[in-house]
Amino acid sequence: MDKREELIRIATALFSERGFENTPLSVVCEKANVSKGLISHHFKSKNGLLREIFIKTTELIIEMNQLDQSNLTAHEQLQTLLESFFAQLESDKMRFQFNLNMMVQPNTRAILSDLIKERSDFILKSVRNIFDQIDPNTSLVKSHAFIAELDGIALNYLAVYDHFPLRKIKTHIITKYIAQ
Amino acid sequence: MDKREELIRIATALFSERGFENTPLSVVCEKANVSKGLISHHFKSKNGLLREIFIKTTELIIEMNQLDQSNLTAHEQLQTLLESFFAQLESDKMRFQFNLNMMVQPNTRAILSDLIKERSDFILKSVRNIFDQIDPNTSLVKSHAFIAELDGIALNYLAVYDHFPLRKIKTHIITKYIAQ
Amino acid sequence: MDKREELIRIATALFSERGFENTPLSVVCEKANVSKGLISHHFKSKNGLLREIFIKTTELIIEMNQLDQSNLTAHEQLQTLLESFFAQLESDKMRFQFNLNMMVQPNTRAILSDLIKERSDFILKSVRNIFDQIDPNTSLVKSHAFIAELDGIALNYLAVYDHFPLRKIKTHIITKYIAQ
Amino acid sequence: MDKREELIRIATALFSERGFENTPLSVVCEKANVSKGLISHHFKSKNGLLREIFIKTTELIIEMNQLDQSNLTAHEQLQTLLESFFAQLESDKMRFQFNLNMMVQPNTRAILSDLIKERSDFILKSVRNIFDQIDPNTSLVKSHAFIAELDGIALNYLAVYDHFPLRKIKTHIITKYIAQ
DNA sequence: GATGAATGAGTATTCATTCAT
DNA sequence: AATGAATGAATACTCATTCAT
Repeated sequence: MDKREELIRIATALFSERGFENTPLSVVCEKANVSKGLISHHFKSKNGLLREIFIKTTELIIEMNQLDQSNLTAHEQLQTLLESFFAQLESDKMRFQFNLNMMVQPNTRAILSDLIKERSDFILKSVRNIFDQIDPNTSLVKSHAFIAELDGIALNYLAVYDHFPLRKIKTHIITKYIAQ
Repeated sequence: MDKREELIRIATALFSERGFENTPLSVVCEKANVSKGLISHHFKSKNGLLREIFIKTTELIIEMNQLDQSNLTAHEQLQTLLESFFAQLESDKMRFQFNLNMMVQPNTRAILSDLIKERSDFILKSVRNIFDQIDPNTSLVKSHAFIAELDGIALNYLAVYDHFPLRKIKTHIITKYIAQ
Repeated sequence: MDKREELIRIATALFSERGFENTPLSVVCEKANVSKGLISHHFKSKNGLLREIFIKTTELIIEMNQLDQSNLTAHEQLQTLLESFFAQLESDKMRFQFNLNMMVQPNTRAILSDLIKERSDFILKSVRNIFDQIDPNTSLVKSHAFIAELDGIALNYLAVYDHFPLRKIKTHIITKYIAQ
Repeated sequence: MDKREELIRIATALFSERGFENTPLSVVCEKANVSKGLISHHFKSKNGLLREIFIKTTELIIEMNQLDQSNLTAHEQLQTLLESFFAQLESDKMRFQFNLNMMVQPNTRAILSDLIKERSDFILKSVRNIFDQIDPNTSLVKSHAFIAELDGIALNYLAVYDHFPLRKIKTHIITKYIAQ
């Protein structure tokens, strides 16, 4: 059993549920059944642990986007992307919650600022690759609007409305972008 | 000089910039030039101060939405709403930052849960009033999509991209909804 | 009962006996019957407490040197100074121990560097005032030699030899300087 | 490359510069490019390492004092001793700093108490051997005064005055003892 | 001889809150 | 209404030491 991986796994869950600042390392250690010193040993500090988690999540995101889709049309790629987004949003709420927390909270945003920039640049580039195939002149704005729309959906689903109609929104959005 | 109002003003700014948990009351007091005891006296606790601020902000939002627009068409109302949203987003970043923080952070969301529900229900109702005039059958989903889109824009503008093309997005969005 | 003064009194004793780094604030607070938070409140930090103590000690030293001795000859002034030094060395070992600790230990020396400079400059100036009356050409070296000699005696008495013959040394030194 | 010797060398330097308590073994290991376990293996504990260093230094001191000087007069021996002291004080500040630290700091003094006694007794005996040749009746006091004077000079040179006039003090002291 | 993961006690510091004045 | 001394629980972090390999 790798305690380092275990710590990352448990800390991710706790930081998502409770927020970074509201999660003492003592709780992380308790849940992971390790001593406090081990976090120092592996991650240097609480901030170090946070950065490690964020990096791992970015790697996951990049990995998922590296499927070869060169045989699909732009609209098919958009559809694939949307299906994947909504599927994950439902199945891995925790990670979306984590990402929202970290980017919105001033403190964590500062700790992660370079990593956030890296990741969001990658995402923009990926989405823009698709919109470029439709119309290079409008791709920047459309990419930003697209990303913002999905982020807003995640935000409202996870943090605002108890009865957010996610499935209907999914249909609505997909229809909109396919028919485009 | 009303120290109570002064405290609310300063605390709002600080909670926005630094986050709630990362803003000790000592800093609030220092900036407001008052003693620690005074916060207890006026707001009972730090949570009490936070709720007070959130309530004030909700009142502001409600006030702004109570302009009589019965003489406008639905699409004109949408346009007015969007213009107002983008104008405020640029001129009062702080308050948007504050709202995002409070809703995303698990801890503050818990403290404010009833107030968040109240406010977001009000917003949904207001927007839905407009979309009902276009098509009652789709108004719920469209309202949610509309709100999510704006929230996502605020999120990306304030917390993700340094060079978010806000003005172009504004044009893009308004065009989209007006032409609808 | 002034808890602030009490804290300074007790911390001085403990830092002398155990050294600064080897004296946890928990022990200071326990002995003083106050909470840990009170040290933060009054002195900001452990370093702040240390500086406060050092400053108070410097004030004591300066006070003692401000007796008017203009009616005494230089050699009489030296004798007075030596008598006073040996008397205090015996009666207030603690404070000498404290001063030695703080100046020799790299860590505390760094924390107090400005204050140490201030104090040692004052002492040099005071001693040199006397030696100037004997011979201005040699006063700098003689003052330094004089101060070093006394510091060395304190060091050997307090930190090296269990059976240091302090009284005989006193007679020896006084004879030497008077006969000069 | 003998890692044991390397560790002693590096630890001596670090304990001198930073003080014993303020030098974590982690720093020693890092500088020496060895693992933490190795210190335990070689020296059992941090205190063990300290004692080892102190013992080595004492051996150095004893060695230097065992030159045969039976053909010199007492005053010549004193002069030799003083020349050697001042030369070393300038060339090996670090070791003097180390010795001062260890003897003044209550914690290290306790750890080394037997070794300190041994060494200082040896030094007293050595110096007294010389003063005995001048006058056995006063040799004890004069030896103590002599040692204290040199310690005081080291203390003031290393830990008090930035611009301590070491060379002039040297001339002053040597003149004093030779002319005696 | 040598490594490095793991421990756990220890420590300074932070901070919301209370309360006498 | 307003102050500020005082509390005490909470928290991140340090660090010597142990031990399996």
